[in-house]
Amino acid sequence: MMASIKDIARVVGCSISTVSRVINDRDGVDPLTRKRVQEAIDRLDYVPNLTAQGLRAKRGRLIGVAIPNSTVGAFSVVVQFALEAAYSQGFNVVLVNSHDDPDLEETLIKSLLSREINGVMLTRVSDESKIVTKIVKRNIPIVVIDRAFEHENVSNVVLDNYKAGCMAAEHLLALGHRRIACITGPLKISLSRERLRGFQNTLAEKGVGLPPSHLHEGNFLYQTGILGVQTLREQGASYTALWAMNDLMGFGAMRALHERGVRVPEDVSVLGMDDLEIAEMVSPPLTTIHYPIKELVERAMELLISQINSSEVRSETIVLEPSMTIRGSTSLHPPAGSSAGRP
Amino acid sequence: MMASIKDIARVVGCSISTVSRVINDRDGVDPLTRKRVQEAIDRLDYVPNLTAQGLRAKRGRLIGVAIPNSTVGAFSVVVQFALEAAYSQGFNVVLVNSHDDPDLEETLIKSLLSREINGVMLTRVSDESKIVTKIVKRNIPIVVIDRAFEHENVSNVVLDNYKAGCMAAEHLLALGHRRIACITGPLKISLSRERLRGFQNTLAEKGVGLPPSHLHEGNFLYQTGILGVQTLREQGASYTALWAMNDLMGFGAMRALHERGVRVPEDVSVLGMDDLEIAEMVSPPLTTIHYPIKELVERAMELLISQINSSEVRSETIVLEPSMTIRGSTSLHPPAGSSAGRP
DNA sequence: CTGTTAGCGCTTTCAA
DNA sequence: TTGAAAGCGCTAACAG
Repeated sequence: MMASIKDIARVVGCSISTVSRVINDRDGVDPLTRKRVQEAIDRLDYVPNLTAQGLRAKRGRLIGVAIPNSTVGAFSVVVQFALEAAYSQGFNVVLVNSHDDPDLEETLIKSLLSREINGVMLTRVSDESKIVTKIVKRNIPIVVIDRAFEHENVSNVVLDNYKAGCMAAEHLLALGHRRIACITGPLKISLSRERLRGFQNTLAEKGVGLPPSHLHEGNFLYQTGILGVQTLREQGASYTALWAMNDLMGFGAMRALHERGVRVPEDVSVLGMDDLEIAEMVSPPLTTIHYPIKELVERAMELLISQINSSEVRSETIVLEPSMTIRGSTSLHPPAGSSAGRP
Repeated sequence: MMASIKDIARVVGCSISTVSRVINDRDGVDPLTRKRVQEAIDRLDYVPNLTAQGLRAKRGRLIGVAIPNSTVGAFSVVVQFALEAAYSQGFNVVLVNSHDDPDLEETLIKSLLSREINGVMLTRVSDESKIVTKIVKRNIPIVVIDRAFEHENVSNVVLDNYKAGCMAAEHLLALGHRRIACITGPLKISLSRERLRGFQNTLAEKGVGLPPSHLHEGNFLYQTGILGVQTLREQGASYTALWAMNDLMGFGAMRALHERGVRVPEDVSVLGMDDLEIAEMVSPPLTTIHYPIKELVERAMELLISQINSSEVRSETIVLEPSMTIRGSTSLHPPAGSSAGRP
């Protein structure tokens, strides 16, 4: 069986309060006593029971993290960074996976609440999420990442998606492209609309249009990248550059183009977004807009833990900037040895 | 504040024991009383505090999961499957990330032990891991996946790696290849040695050799795939087919070959292993040996939870079979319109 | 500087 | 069928 605070007290011949003081590094303990307690702790291999601490002192040092889907795409790394950031501050992470299903999300987060959770990091909550209110009512700090969530007691760490759209357009324009297409994310999600707005506005500034025939609404999955290229073709689009609003769709687009005999980037430049680890492993390596997920998660955890430590829930919003990662899937147009690519 | 069992008791006008009985679905409660308690529970939005339950009854319904690295490669999906399997049985998951560092692993798993963890799923523990003993001593069931761990109180769910090696060889031989190279995983890991053994033996049966010049020891990362192709070349290897012991190295190899102007699969067939989601997203899509991670994790969780429920720790070993997933990166040799590829 | 005491929210005998 | 009481391991006043 596992040694408890009592065992230490008994062995040392002191009270459990003294042991507790040593464990929690509080002063007001005779150095000698402290030393003897320490020794006993080491000898008996004692580890304080966080469950009991949590129950008593409301600080179980546990953070709940909810992610939509950890398999593929940008969010697979959230877990890793969250674990690290939390652990470095002495917190463990309980993870739930909501599959973008609001009902499941609710059930799962409830299961978190039944523990002495000190804080919650939410990814992509559905806008109408009722559960947030319940968490707030318990006075537990919440940080939402990736999607802004307006609430007086909820903090946000998000990307400047409008700017991402602008950067995508700037990159393509700078390379000389004028006939440009785009595979978007679901347009019911504000982040897709923001990206599109930035993209369109920047193109428009240079007098470049983005007609409906050059747009395809995808769902951020690989398959819609493939489908997108097909659809664009059926819509009669003619373009020398394509922006897919995430890397997965970018991969799909590259694949579809490849199969049609269209060369990337010689005939069509493909630009992605996210900068997944595998973006540099495909051929050609994907030029993409870097989504600073690591920083996003780290900032979110910082925010969360600072609120936990000061035991005051705030509403703070941090906006992070995207950046360009230029690789091999985009190039100048017309190309050096010009040969009018026309998918 | 959050409603407790006391609040329910007060509202209903009964004792907390009665409420407890209702919560835990025990009989010996008057139907009427039960109904009134239920109503109060619903009305006050009461959720039993698992922390307290765990403290008192030693069943916090929490499972600790340790993975080496959740970012990239086959193990990024472990998390997802583990969450699902655990949740379906009413358990939450606390996750730690050991980065293949035995010391960190130990610290992290200790942090798990300080909670009322009911079971532990370990991935790739270092063979000399001291921590396992400590967990066992606390009578907590352990399941190790991916790497066998011999211990009378530890269960294992592993892949038949020898067979994977055989299958790789069979596939390549069946396609007509005779000059074959291999980029292995670290050979200090038994799983790499097993795969290699199966591969070599099967080749040998057909009189095909695998000389040192046709071998490169990688570390399962993308970069060693690239490096592997370079090294093989420096070693003067001439081959028409290459097995990389995981997909990541396979991607690297394809990339390096591509940059050398060697066509895959026309000149060289490349075979991977793992069957990552992205294996079908690269060009050409990677033929690979499917590593049934989902099943692996599900079986592991089953084993774990059944041991938890029966509160007896056992040592059981489950061996899973690999299978082939044939895509576009391997083809017949000599090819239809033969043209002697020689990287 | 140290010990005593009263719980945190819950389950579990043991009586009634 | 129900309740009282003890206690899981720990912290936090409050005394000494």
